[in-house]
Amino acid sequence: MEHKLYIYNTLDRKKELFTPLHAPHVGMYVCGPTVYGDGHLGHARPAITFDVVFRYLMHLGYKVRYVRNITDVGHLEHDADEGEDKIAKKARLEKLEPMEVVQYYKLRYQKAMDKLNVLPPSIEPHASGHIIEQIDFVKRILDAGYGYESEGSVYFDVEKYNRDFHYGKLSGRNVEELLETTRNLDGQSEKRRSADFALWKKASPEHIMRWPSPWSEGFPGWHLECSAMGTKYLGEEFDIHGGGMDLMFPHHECEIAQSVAALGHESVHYWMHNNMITINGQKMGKSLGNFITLDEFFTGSNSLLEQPYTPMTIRFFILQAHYRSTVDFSNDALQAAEKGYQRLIEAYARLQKLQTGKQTTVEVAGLREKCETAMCDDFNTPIVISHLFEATKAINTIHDGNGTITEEDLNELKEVFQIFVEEILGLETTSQADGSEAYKKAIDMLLQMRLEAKQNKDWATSDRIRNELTAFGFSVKDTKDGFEWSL
RNA sequence: GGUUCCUUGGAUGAGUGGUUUAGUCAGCGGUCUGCAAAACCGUUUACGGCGGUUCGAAUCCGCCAGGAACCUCCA
Repeated sequence: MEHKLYIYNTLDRKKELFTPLHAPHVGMYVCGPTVYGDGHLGHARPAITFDVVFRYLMHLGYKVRYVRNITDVGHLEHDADEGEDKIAKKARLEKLEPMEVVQYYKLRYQKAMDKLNVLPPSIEPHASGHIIEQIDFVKRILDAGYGYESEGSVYFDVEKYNRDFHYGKLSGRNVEELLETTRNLDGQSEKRRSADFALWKKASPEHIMRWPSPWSEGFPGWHLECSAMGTKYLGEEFDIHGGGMDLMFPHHECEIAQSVAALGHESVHYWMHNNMITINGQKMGKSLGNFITLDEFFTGSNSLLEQPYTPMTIRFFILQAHYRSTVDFSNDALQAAEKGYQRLIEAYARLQKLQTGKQTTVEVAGLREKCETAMCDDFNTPIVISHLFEATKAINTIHDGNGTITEEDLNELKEVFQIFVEEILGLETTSQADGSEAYKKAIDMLLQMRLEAKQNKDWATSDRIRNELTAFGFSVKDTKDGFEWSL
């Protein structure tokens, strides 16, 4: 690879040179949603972040297998001991088969992702479709001596594991203290210590989702699915594992422990975590109930929203911040993103129609390299966008007739925009307003008539055409010797 | 209480041991234009507080203040 990619690895909190295990193949696993409710803005963050990672790795020439799971079982409502499975609870409340709930929300999630122009992953496995692999994983952990059975359930022995390895290495947690403080709390529990976590849970009589296993009829623990499915599709060792920062502990910490216990070594080389989206300075999430669903953004149907926002505005808004920074939601910020995105997209359209000249009088050299460098620096999309805006200025200058560009430079500029705006950032450049050719020609004809009226200084006719088109929702802009329009 | 991290101009949001600026939005002034819109040019010169290291720090270190995430499910 020509460009050296650096990725911030949560394991050592540093940017590291990315070296794939089996180039040109790259394996990437990202924690997907639990499908028991509609996706909200917070869910768009990892989806878009890792979509760009996926796209950029492919741009660099890697053959990427991208696995993003669907959690449809084993995610408990309260804690690992008691609570009710989230999917089962929703099913009970809505009087549905659990898999009906899963199907419904999964399709809605996928539809929202499609609108956000998030590419489908290579594999989107369901936890419920991998019970056998999960049972097998539990067996391996038991065989290695890091689990114990208790009343039909199986738990991971954190204390024992921590004697041989380091539980807490990812999140920096001090397990000795954690174990100390919790030692005498549980006399009643099936677990030896509260720090232990469930690998397999025996189903209570009313529990609907259950599978046979050597220990009991029951269901797998939440952390297990990612270990089992990651191993199945990406191998015992793979390159990248991503997810939200809120999953770092305990979820990812437990995944590491499970892999080391079962396989004898760690699986993941680069841990990547996207930061949270906040609202009024606090995390937007299910628990606080302060979330706005993606559909609400698209339709504007939420009292916190002053207007609807298009999927591309949301995508641009998220990409304008670095993935490891928090982003605070506000109408002002989204409106600013909307305008900025429009500006970029208009420049993209103008770029396609630019005339060439004998020399290049604007600064366009080095744009490709600058964008590559920014992406290679831990996927710095805000910097890429700022470079694209500099090029936007150049495009507008030429468009206004205050500069020229050679054919060679123009072709380069077009290619760089195509690659970075469309392929890598995944921003759509054609508006949905694009209709049939006949429709476009009709609008062009009207505006041609307006142009003639203008030339005859017939301002009344000219303004009437513009005003009526504006009333239908069109935007008409005069240029040096013609016009532009959009819906 | 523990762990991890953050604090930048009117808003948002990058970046960095030193010369020239992030970028976007908003504002102001100007150019262009029949008008409007768009565009372009100029402009407001910021890095929580206090110390330290250094020839030099907003950037490194320490302390303080404020905030966040995680420690229970959460992207």
